[in-house]
Formats: sequence, structure tokens, C-alpha cells
Amino acid sequence: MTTPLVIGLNAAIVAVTQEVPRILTVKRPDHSLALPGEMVSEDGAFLDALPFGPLDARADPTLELGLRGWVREQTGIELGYVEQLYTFGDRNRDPEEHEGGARVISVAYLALVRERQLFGAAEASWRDWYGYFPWEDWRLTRPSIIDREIAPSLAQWVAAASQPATRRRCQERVDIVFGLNGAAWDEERVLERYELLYEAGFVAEKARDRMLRTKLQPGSQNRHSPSPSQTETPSLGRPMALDHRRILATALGRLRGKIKYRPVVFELLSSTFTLLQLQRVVEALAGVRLHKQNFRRLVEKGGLVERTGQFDPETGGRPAELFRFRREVLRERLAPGVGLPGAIRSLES
Amino acid sequence: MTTPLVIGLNAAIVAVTQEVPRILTVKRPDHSLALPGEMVSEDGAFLDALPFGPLDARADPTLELGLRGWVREQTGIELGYVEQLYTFGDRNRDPEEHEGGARVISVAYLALVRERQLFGAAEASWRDWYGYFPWEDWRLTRPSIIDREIAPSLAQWVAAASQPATRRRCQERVDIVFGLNGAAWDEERVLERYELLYEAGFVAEKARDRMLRTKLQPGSQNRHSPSPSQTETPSLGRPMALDHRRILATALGRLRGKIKYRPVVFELLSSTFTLLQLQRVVEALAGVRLHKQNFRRLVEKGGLVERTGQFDPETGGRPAELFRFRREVLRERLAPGVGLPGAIRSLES
DNA sequence: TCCTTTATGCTCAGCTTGAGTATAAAGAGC
DNA sequence: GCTCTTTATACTCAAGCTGAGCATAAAGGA
Repeated sequence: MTTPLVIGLNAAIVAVTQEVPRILTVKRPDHSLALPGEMVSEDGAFLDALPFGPLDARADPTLELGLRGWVREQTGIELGYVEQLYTFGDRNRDPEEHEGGARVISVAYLALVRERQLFGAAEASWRDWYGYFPWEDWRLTRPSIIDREIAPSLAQWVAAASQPATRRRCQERVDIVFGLNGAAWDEERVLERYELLYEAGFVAEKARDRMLRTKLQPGSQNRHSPSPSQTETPSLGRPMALDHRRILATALGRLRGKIKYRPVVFELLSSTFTLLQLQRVVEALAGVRLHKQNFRRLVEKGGLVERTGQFDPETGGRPAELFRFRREVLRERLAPGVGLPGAIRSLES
Repeated sequence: MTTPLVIGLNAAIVAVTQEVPRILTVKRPDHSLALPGEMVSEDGAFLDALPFGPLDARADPTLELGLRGWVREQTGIELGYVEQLYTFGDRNRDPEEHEGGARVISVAYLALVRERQLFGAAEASWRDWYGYFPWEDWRLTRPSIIDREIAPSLAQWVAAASQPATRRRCQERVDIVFGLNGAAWDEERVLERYELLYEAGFVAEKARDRMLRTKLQPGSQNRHSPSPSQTETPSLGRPMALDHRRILATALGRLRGKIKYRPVVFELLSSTFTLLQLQRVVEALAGVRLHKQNFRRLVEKGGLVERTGQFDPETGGRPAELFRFRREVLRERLAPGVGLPGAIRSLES
């Protein structure tokens, strides 16, 4: 009767150590290796994957509890801050497994953990997330990969479109999304950038998915507006298993948005910190450098932190005062709803 | 082996007509009627429900396409703007159906449609969403239900807590969430408000769920910190089936947030409109009155609209110019990322 | 013509933001 | 000790945005 269904629970578990944002990955056998003419990850037989576990429909009372449960089992990490991200349900998300049978719907979560911790069972490791998205780190300089590879490749892709109107739309999209030709870089558009590269065929996942899909359904023709130049398609960024890089891009974009209006960064910091440490973590997430004095002004005036009176002598220069997060703001935050033009409080209009 | 799983697709379909925000509901037989001593909706044998359809794991290539498909079938509405909201997966979301068997995970979507439209099959109707959340409409005045019913009821609930510390925390939460005792009203906290009322036992769904749950699992004791005074528990707002009011609250909160930073309101308006019409729609969604001149300044300076040169003579006073949405802003929006203190564009820090 | 109603333009003070300048406090080298 | 380097932190200033209101314009009706 009904096709069997599996609910997968994926976690993008984020930590920041030494100014490097990291994501917890596990090794997953590369099923595509069995096929001929297949792109293979550098490591050979394994691909990076986000920690994954199926929902136990009988035992897990809640999706989130299910997630916490097997993350604990699998990595020894007790998750703190957890937030549901998105539910991925496209068919052929997972063209490899379950070929005959079950369809996998994945509910993805974002989790923030405080510092890197040791973990137990599975073959897990922390990886710099900019390894997967080298074009996202603008802290030191505009990433060279953009001008060296992305822009030319995408230009080719745009040029390959037959209709002039299509070409214009594609060009516009490329410019907006990657901040080219005068458009500003918007650090939140992580997912849009990844999806554009995927569509254009410049990430390894695209080629892999196409190959697997045609193998599974030999009759199906997929028509993408402009098709990538088949000559030397670059493979940008480190690939992941299945659609996990898409999930990670979603997580990254969401997190970059969220730190701007909710005090979630503190989940990543130890209980006391200097303002520069705080700033560095925000910068690591946002992939952008910030103005120090203004940052400190904002944070202090926002009542987000309070002084401890203690100092960190390890700064190299004048010792920095240690601060702690003021949990009270969670309750105070009276008007996080900035944005409505002139919300009338007095109701006498 | 595995408990059977069903993926449900729920849609909160929103339209605004004559300054009333409406939600598309269908009638659903009230399964709890079969039980003794049950709270019943005013209509008797039926409860309002959000349109719902199961995912066809074999046929639907995408969750969103599945949703669009059966919304078309069921109501004749062709959805335009659709956005995934949240995935609800708690066990006992649906204590009525599937008692022996399947667990239902619901992926909820928010959809915006342009004006009210006619529809085809099922018994569907548009309802003022403030019927479900009478405390959310602050346009004319602070809703009287807050001081008349909510505040006293919640005060009782707080007082019922045994621990002083618990009492303090609950009081704080009540104040923040409902804007009492000096806290400001935050129109985005729709879900928090509903959940607080649910926890405290002042919405009909709580009593119903509790009854059904204890009936299904007679042994289970649920312990909520303070339990509601069993005397005369009010039933605030019109109830819905299952957890649909929770889903609706999620939709409302999300929409109220989104209109502030993405031009989605225009999905609800016809192609040309006066600025006051635009403002009224925003106000209907936000549940708050806005300052007219400042609203128009913001909208115009933001480049969101352009004049048509035509005028609407139906205003009652001086005719208002008709505007249209400038689709280009979708491409322009160069820096929607307001919020990072001093993002350094020049990268020379 | 006057009044009412809505539309629209303009002002003004207070606050926030972006970008600096200036000063303080530590350690290292002499 | 003094000087240099390094980082921390305080303070300034102009530009722009926000909240609130005043003023004028253009219609219809008494």
C-alpha cells in the first residue's frame, strides 16, 4: 500500500574553537563508489556526513528528544541549545539507499555546543566548516576562490543559456547571490550560493546525484536551463554525503541570521570571556570582520554582558576584562521586534 | 518492526480581506465527542482544522508539491507563496486517530494568497484568525480579554505553584509574554502566548488532550508544575482540532516576524493598491496600529513601491494614488543583513 | 463656501551607526 | 628605569534613521 517511510534526524552541531567554526561530522561509506565513473571524495571510500539517526517512532516521544538521545549515544555529547532547522523531503534525496523501498524524510536541527568536547562511539570529527564553503570566509580578505574559480565558472554557465532573457535572469541571480558586479555581499545567503553552485554543476554532489539518478531511472531526462560546460567542471569545496552540504548551508545561513537578533552566540562561549573573544566568535560565524569599538558599544549598551571584575592576562597587551552573559536579557528583551515602522505604543491614533 | 509512520502536510493559508486576516479552515469531525465529559466545540460535532493531507511517499516528488497538489484538489486554490514553517512530531499530537498504530508527523506550511477566492470540494471556510487568538488584536485597543480573563487566570495559575522560585519564574514568564507589569507587548510571541495558556490549562485543547491521553494510557500521570485551578477554567479563544491552533500560532508569529524584513505582504494584495491599503494589511497581520506618515516614508524610501499615476477615488477624502510593488527590490535588497554592529566592508581592519 | 475626510509633504529632536582619535595598561627589550 | 609594541577601552563626531507631530492638498457633502 503506502511506500515505507523513514524519518531521519540530522544534526548540524556547531562549535567554535580558536576562531575556527567547526561542525561535527561522521564518516559514511561512499555508496556511489560501487558505480562506474563516479566522483569520489578525496578520502576514497568515505564521505563526510552530518550525524544522523532515524526516529524511533515508538520510543521517541519527541523529535528533539530522539535527536538528543542518539547524539548522546553516538558522540557522547549532551546537546544544549537545539533548534529545528528545516525538513528535507525531496524524493531522491538519498538515491543510494532504499532504492526499492523506503523514502527518507529528514528533519534537520541546528545545535550549538560550548567548546569542543571529547566524544565516544562513532568515527566523528570536528571540521572547519569553511572547508565545505571556502567562498564564505571573508574575514581576512575576499576569498580568492570567488574571482579565481566561481565567477568565471558561473559566467560560462550563464553564457550557456540559450534564451537572452534567461541569461539576464541568471546573471542577475549570480550577481546578487555572490555579490558580483556591484552587488553587496550578503553573508546570510549561504544556501542560495550553494544551491546556485549545485544547479550550475560546480559541486561534486551534483554530478554524483545525476549519475545515480540516471542509473536508477534510466528513462528520466533532467532538463536544467543552462547546462554546465562539460569540459572541466570544478568541484568547489569539500563534498559531503547525500544532501548534507545543503543542510549544512541551511544551518550556516540560519545561524548567521540568528546571531543578529538573538543572543545565541553565548552558547558557544565559556561562562566568562573577553569582549574580543566574543567578537571573534561572532566573526567566525558571520565570516566577516567587525569594528571593534562599535561591537563593544553595541554589546554593552544592549545589556547583553556584565563585567566580572576579573581580567584575562593572556591577551598579549593590556589585560582584558572578563565578562559574563547576562541571562536576564532573555527576559528583558522587551522590544526585539524592531522593524515595524512606527508601531504606536500609545494606541491613540 | 517499526511503528508505521505517516507524514502529514498542513497548510496555514492566509488572506486578508477588509482589514481582517483570515485563515482557511476545514471542518473535521470531533473525535473526542465519543468520550464522556468532553469539551465540545460550539458547533457540536465538528472542529475547525487546518487543511491537511498525507504525503504520498510514492507520488509526491517534494513535500511542497504534495501540499500544493491536494490544496488544489481540496479547495481549488492554486497556492502562490509557500514557506515551510515547522515540523511537529510529538507523540500524542493526535491521540485520537491511529491509537493502535501509526504515528503522525506533520510538516506545516505557511501560504499567502491574494484575496479570498472561491474553492471547490471540501467544506472549507475563511475565518478571522483573531477568533482563535482574541488577545492578539491590539489595533483598536488593548484587548479587554487580557485584563478581564487572562491576567487573573494566569495570576491564579502562578499562585498555585508551590515553590517560591517556581512562582517567580512563572510570574516573570507571564509578564514578558503577555506584556504585563511594565513589560512591553511583543507581537511576535504568538506561540509563546498560546503555549503558556495551554500549559496553564486555559485553552480547550489542553483539557481535551489530557482527557484523551489518560483514557489511552490510564497509568500515565502528567505532572505540570502548577496545575490549573479546576474550578472554572476559562476556554480562551476558539479551539481547533488536534494541535492545529499551535500550528496556527506558529504561522502567525512567523508571519509577523517576516513582514518586517521581507516584502511578503504584497502576496496578499492585488497588483495595485493605495499606501493606506498596504498599511491596513500590515496592521491586520501585526495586530498593531502604525503611524501613517512614517509608514509611508519607510515604504517609499525603501524602494518597495512605485507610483502608477492612477488614483483610487473610493477613499472618502482626497483620492489616494495607486502604487504597485517594485519586484526589482527582490533583486536589489543589497543589505538585508542589518544587525551586525559594524560590518567592515572595506576589509582593511 | 465651509466642513469633514483622507492623502501627502515637511520638520525636528533624539537615538543609532559607521568611522575614527585618544588614552590606558600590560610585557619585552634595553 | 625607559621605550616600544600590543591590546583594551573611552570618547567624539557626522550622517542617517525613528518617533512624533504640524501643515497643506484635494475630494465630497451640507
